[in-house]
Amino acid sequence: MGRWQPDSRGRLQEAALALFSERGFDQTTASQIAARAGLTERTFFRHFADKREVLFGGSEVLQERIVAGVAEAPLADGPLDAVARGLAAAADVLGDFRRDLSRQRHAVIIASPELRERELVKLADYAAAVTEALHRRGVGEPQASLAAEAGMTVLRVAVERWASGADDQDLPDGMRDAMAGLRAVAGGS
Amino acid sequence: MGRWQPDSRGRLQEAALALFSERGFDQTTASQIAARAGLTERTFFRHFADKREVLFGGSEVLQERIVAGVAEAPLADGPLDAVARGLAAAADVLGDFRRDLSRQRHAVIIASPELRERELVKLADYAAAVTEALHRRGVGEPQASLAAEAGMTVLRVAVERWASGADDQDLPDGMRDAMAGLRAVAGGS
DNA sequence: AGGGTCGATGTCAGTGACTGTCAACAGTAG
DNA sequence: CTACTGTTGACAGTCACTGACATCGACCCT
Repeated sequence: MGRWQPDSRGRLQEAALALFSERGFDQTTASQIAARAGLTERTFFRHFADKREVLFGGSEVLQERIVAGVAEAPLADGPLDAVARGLAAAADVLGDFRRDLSRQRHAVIIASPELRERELVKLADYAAAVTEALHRRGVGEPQASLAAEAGMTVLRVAVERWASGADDQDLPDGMRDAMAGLRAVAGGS
Repeated sequence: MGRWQPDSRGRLQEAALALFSERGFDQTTASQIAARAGLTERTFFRHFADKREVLFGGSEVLQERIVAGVAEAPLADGPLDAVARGLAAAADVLGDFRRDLSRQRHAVIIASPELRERELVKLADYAAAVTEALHRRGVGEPQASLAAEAGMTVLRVAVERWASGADDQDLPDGMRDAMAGLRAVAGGS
């Protein structure tokens, strides 16, 4: 066994989620999170660029999966169809995660403007990555940006409903429904 | 004349834009902005909730105009048509603003991740307000959210192109084009 | 075994964003 | 003249975040 307890990063994430749930985001200091994980504040900031990032650990993985889903879509698919494949991949990843933790995390984010702000950044990052993936499929502008952004809207709406438990549909189904809703509202006019 | 120079808020906004352009956002301290405006740091934070907000002065007005545009749309209009009316109103407001200042402000925002983050929040706020306006028109969920978010995507894409000078179309025309692009990409499949 | 490098952490000092509190003082109403 | 109000300054304090350096087990090479 090493000199320190293993998985500092994971311990920090756990500690942060617990403390944010108990006292709220701004009533929790980085130092408190670190202490609860048996570490120091300085180490916290070595693992996470800022206090908010500790809640967005898996986002790179999710982004890669979405992009991969888009890239693997049949070339016959239109832009929005390809995006739908990426969303299906995202639904798979998120659905694997423990739903109670997702819900807790979602509740914490909803409760804090700063965390909601950061979540918007993540979605925008996904959108940018998807836009690029569409470009590689030969989709031009502004179609690529619009399809990607619309897709992230679908993702957001579906995850929102799923995590807040508004309906008990599972995530892939909710995602499909939301996508159909977009097509209906945008196409019908 | 009062005890102090008039329009502290406006002076702070001017000073901030100038300093951000010269040195960049994070190389500029709130104290420096205040000093350039002939005020103190404490007064800066009385006028703006945080350092970023100084660049987003007119956003409430813009939001009101967008919402008004949506609300005033004929009842026969579909959700996305109503949103398009809101966007037209937004284009009018933004088009009135001095284009050089818009461009300068846009460049500053693009250059700073923190400011881009805040801009996303503003767009999300607009989207939420538009969603509510659509609800008042009897549009249900998730159509309202999707139409509103898609509309804000259109706004973003169009303003991006306009402010960065990618084409020399004026803003209302660019907005219409982007909206047409969305309809094409979403409806066609 | 001995020595050297490496990686993750601790320690400490510092900057800057932001807040709470109180004082100062022109303008305004009575 | 007095009391009240609104805007600002002054000052102290907390906390997010950073840079520099020390520590020390793990691992590698000989």
